[in-house]
Amino acid sequence: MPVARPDSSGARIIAHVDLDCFYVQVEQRKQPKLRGLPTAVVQYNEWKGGGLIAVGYEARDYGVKRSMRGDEAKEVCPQIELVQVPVARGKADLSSYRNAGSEVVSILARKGRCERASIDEVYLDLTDAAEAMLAETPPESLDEVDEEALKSHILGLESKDGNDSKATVKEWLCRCDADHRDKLLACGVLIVTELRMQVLKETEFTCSAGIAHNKMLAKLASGMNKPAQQTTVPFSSVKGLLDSLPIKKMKQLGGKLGTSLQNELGVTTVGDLLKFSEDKLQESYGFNTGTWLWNIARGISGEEVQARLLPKSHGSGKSFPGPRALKTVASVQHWLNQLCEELSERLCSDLEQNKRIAHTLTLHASAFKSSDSDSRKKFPSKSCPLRYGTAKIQEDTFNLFQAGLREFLGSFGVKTQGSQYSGWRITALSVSASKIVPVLSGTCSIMKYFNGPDKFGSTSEQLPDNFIDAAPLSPSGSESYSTLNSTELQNELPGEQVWIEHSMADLGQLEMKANTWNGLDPSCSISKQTSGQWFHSGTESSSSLDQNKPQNRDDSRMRSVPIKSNQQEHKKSALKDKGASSILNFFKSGDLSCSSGNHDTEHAETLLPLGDCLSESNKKQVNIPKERLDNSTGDCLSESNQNQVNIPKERLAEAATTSTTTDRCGSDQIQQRSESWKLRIEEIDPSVIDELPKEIQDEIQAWLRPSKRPHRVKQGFTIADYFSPSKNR
DNA sequence: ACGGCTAGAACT
DNA sequence: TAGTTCTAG
Repeated sequence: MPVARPDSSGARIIAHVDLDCFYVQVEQRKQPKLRGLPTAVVQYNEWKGGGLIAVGYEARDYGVKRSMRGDEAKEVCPQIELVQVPVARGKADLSSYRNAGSEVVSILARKGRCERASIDEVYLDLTDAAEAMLAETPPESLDEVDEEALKSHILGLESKDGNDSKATVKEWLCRCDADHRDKLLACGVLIVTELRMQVLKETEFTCSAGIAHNKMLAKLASGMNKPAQQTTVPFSSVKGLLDSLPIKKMKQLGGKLGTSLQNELGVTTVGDLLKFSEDKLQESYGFNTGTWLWNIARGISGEEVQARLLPKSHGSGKSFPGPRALKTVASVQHWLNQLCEELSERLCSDLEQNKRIAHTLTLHASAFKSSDSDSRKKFPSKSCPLRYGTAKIQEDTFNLFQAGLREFLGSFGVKTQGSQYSGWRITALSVSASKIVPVLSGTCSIMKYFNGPDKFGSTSEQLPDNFIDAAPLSPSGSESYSTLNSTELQNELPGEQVWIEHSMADLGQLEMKANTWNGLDPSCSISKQTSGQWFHSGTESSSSLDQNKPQNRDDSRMRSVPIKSNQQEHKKSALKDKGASSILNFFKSGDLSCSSGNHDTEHAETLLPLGDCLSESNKKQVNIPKERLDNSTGDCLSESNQNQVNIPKERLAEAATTSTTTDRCGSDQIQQRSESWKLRIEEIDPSVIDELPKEIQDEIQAWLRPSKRPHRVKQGFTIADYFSPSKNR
């Protein structure tokens, strides 16, 4: 039975857990012979031995630092073992680290609310567990305390320097005259000890941890004693800690803001901030930041541990420094395709494993123009609704790039939206997917309205005119892509040759081979089938988001958001949202009959959002070599691919004729398209949503407002808030 | 003209 | 919303 939290106290117990030189540990687990040896993980070995991205502690003893090149590391430590980051599609592939991180998260999440802060860091809210322990088996009642727990560091306790700190620690942990906060903290220390031991046992990874009354302090503490140690910050030590803490050590103050505090206000330690009134800080840095600064100076941070085990976005990027900058559209397209492949694969996994769908696709690039050298303009980021399917993501991304390039060149007054000869250079590309929302438990019902072929459907072969035209490779392609016909490069069968022809200069042949498959995209058609499979089974078993309760919590929060007043607005945004487009279709068809509780499989089959790939492979009768399937499926294809979902032929035909998707990335719609949209908009009666069953309404809202969440309001202002979660949630 | 890659959040 | 900027590891 959950222990009620005494109102008087309200103290929270928060832990920050940080894997020690994580990538190195992952590699050492892979290759146990590396254990104990000075080791570093390096990427891109060609240039000066590659860049270090993680350095083991043995190597640190030799003075090896992150952000040395491999060669430098060898100089300082000749015997260092340099392990290369896995490479896939010509770029670093961090998936093994991500997966290893997930292993750890799943263990840490057992004892309380868990927030995955990064690939190797986690926050835990252990308040309830600590309260429970204090009520049932308080430390003071223990005869023996685990050895490991006795190695903990208690900030402010190290008075008897060095001398059998274990005895001191035990005494502190078991003090019966401690105040409630310290007793809770002691429980937290024991719990975290257990968790860390469990992590070690199950994953072979060591980690360090900080235990305190809020996130900020826990984070500070976790870094104080590494590796494989833990530190706690009793209330009584907070002031001493902050008073002398260099301002730049504080999270969020390591950058420009911290520098500004030093330079403008003469602040060198966090304690120095106490000299300034809240008004003054607000005046200098704005209302929110000012208050935040005022609070952290006092160790106040009401920030809650968010229940989130999964990342909020996925991205894949690569830089092309200096001489390797990309100069041709073709080479850009090649790399974008690689990045999109990786992204798509990860999206597939996420969909399968976590039942989540991303809604927004964003392209970032860095560029310069050689002509007016260094008058460096920003290459604009572009985003659009995300459609599943590797080929679609590739197309959309490429179109985003072209829109960005045109804008970029325009900013220089370049008229000829030229391809390779306007002197631009691309120095970095990245593609990311965001607004990832769970497919809700009841979503099987809404999925019925996704006539797959409509929404995701319409392969690019069928409806190429839907796209901003590329016209990229033709040197004469001046004057915008808006109207010209569409040669979708990678979908033209000989497209590859075209591509090769233009990119020989830039790329090695090996790299090009990879592109051959793009048009066919076998991996995704497979994963689609599995995904479809999931939806299918979801229909029957009406959901168990096993993965994690946290997600469910979020869901319920999201679903409970009152939406009435904004409904009109939602409709509009719906029109821009790919998810919504199929909903519209549903409305259009007026097929309300199966709105709820209709669990027949036939319906389920028709709605795979991934129908496109199915249809694609269906239609083209692609024969995929077995090996290809095997290696491409890996993580996407899990339990059951034998029960493939077969879309009836009629559906496919329907798909081909249904007007397509979404308002794409802004610009240059083909006339016809926008007309067809207008039509649809007018056809929709906004009140229709109101007539749907409640559950469906909720689901629709979740689709329409994927990112909406009650957001960070203000933090605590009073000392009372020191320990308590912010009142605003 | 180098650190590369990834992620989250605030703000406009 | 879309896009930018900052931050961190």
